[in-house]
Amino acid sequence: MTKAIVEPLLQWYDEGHRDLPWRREAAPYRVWVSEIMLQQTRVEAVRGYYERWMQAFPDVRALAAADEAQVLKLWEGLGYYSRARNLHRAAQLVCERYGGTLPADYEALLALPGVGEYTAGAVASIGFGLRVPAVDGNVLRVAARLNDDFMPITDAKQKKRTTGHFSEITPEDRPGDFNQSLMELGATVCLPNGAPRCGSCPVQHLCLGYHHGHAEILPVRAAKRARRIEERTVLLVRCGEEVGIRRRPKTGLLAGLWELPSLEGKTGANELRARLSARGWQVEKLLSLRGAKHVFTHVEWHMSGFEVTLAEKPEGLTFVTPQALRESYALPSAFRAFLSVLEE
DNA sequence: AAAGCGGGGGC
DNA sequence: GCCCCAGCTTT
Repeated sequence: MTKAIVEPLLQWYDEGHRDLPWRREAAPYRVWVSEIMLQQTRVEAVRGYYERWMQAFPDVRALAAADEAQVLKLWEGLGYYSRARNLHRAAQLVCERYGGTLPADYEALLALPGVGEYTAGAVASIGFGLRVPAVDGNVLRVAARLNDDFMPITDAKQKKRTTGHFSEITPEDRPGDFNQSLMELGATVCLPNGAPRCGSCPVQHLCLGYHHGHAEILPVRAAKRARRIEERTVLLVRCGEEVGIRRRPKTGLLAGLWELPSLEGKTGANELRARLSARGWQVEKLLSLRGAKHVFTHVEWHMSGFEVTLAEKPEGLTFVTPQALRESYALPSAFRAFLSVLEE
């Protein structure tokens, strides 16, 4: 990695970059929140969530004092929900350990839950002006092309190497802007999927991958794992004006969020009626709903659905009005398709 | 080192 | 359909 890329990238960044809410004012808390939200998540998906979050929790203390239910509700639909729990827990730790102010120290930031090497580097450099690299997926891709490097960027070892290279050339005076210029380049010019815009690149003249005609085929990634398929029968349980929901287990997929109750496997109307009766549920009405598919990273849910109207509320379900469900309970996107019935 | 962990937008 | 995103944690 050559230090010659620093000045062209900084100049290119100064000439114009995306106007992002968290760039308006680089307070460490704002940088931190944005970086957690941006983990494995596109900028456009984050914008709205970020604005709502800052309205609700303008500083570390406000976040630390919040209920977890409110935190998860504000995160609803953004995915990777452990990020929200860790952010909440970390805010409380920051209040206990540092009096409510984030520490201006890479190692101390790294020790917070949910903060890994990338996020610690981003907050340290952008929020505090410390001279540390911040190597994310964009930067790994940019580096692979600059160096004409065919080592898989998905390897932990490769990320270590790249981080080491950048730690040597990160400028003392503008580390945050330099790190952001690399990510900006990856997000707007050095694009993935064989679609780099080398003609618009400020460091094309320094790019070995471009020079060798490899920009389109780099970077190399490890093969993805296969996804398993789970069949489920989802129930929209209604009793009077209310809907029956339940809390998911504290660990695993969608941990601690609310869900519509469901049964393993695809179940026909007759079998479902029998199984619900065996539970002691008094089914007044059973309507088949349009099925839905939801794709997670490592599993697909293939869901069939039934609207089940009951005469009385059974044990084990929490009954809430549709309005309360919308306003106060964090329900993952996977179940959204089955709620359209409630809008009548 | 590998697997678990969401959701969506672009092609 | 497939790709992959301003990754982290646990096993």
